[in-house]
Amino acid sequence: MQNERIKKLNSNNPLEGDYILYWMQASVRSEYNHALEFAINLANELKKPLLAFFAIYGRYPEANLRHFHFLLEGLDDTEKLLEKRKIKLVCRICDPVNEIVKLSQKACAVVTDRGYLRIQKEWRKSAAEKVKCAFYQVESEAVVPVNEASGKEEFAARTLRPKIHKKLDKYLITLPQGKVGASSLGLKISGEYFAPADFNISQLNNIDKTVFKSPRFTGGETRALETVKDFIETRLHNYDSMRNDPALNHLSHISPYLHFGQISPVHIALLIKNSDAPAAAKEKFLEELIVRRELSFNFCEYNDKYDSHESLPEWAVQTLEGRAIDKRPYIYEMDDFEKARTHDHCWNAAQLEMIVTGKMHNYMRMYWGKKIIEWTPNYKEAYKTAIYLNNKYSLDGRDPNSFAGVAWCFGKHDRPWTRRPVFGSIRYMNEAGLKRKFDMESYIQRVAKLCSDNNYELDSLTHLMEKSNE
DNA sequence: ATCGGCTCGCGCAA
DNA sequence: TGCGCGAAGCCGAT
Repeated sequence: MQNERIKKLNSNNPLEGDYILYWMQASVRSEYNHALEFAINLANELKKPLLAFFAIYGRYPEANLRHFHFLLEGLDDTEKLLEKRKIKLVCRICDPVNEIVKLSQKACAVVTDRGYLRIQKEWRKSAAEKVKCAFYQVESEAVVPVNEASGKEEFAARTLRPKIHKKLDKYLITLPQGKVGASSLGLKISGEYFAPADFNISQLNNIDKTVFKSPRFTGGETRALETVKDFIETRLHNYDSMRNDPALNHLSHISPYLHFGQISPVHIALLIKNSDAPAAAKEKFLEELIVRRELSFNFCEYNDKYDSHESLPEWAVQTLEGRAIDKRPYIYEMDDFEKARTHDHCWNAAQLEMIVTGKMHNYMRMYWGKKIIEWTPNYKEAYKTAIYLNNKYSLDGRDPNSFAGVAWCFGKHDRPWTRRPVFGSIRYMNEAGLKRKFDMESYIQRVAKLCSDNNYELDSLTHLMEKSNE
């Protein structure tokens, strides 16, 4: 494994103890998990068992019933797969840092994976300071380690792209599975820990339960790999020409699994590379999977304001501020947006697709965000609305990709275009463009069917149905 | 149907 | 210092 993935976050040495502790947080999987493999090697060197632990934190920002269902399905899957490798995975509802400190008292060393969001960085920093033994972070969510790709916030994809491409030979390689020496399955740990299968989601008292479990996506690394294989067999070959069409839904559908760390981007990229799809299709997908995704990691890593309008570049701020007094063609409140009650059937369909399935079509995400800017009194409020709704309903919300995606709608990583009201020189999109390029009636019908199949009813849905029956 | 211009700033070439 | 060019677009001219 490449040394650049590994970072020791404190200066302590490995101590005498009962086990190596793998604090699983960002990478909930048994395969292609660099942090897990590093931990296995360390455990074998010290001739100790490896204990894996996941903290179920009910107060995780904006996490709701939908997210916890997906997370727990993944944990259940991974626990069974780790068991085959003689590794015990236990969970507990708790504050992660306190619990890691407690579990580390009997550990030789702690190993964890890496995340780029504020809370993930704070947790690791705080835990590393408090534990007495060695604390390692291993970067397993990026193909090219983020600080290796670039040491600063990048301006756009074109500035990061060559830096990533130069390093792919080194980092886009297979990760062999280490053989576990000492089993941890019989390990007795004092305290109340449980296997994911024994967990009932109703034990999470204080979470938002108004967002129902996604009927479309089931979590877990097994499902993730099946999804990738299905994509390669049935949709990859013409991904480049069909991916943008909302009516076709010709997407990989892998982003929820990537967000929850249930599959590795390295694993996916290798499967894509080794497939026999046309080069153009592979290139488009790998560009999104690696360059665009890791641009969003770069964004969160180097811009602490990644979830706020304050992350925007100067030119975008100037142009948006300059249009503050422009009259908006429509004005909607949060509730109108949330319940998909706008005048625009395409927009409403996109919002409903996200509510009902937990994922919005990639192309519609851009249109959706652009229109929130256009129909909100000011861009700062629009920014909040877009982040709030996406984080609440999308399974791939609260992810660097989501934050970068919203920021893009406001000009981040993009370039200026013809000036116009409200938007200034931020790129504009309109309904005429959608209808010119795609069969939007077919998209609306697809979403209406999704809603009725899942017994999801709303005033705006009735309008959608009427519209699509015209 | 296709094409150029719009508009800004990064980064490479010179 | 100059210049090419960039995630997904729009619009008007041809």
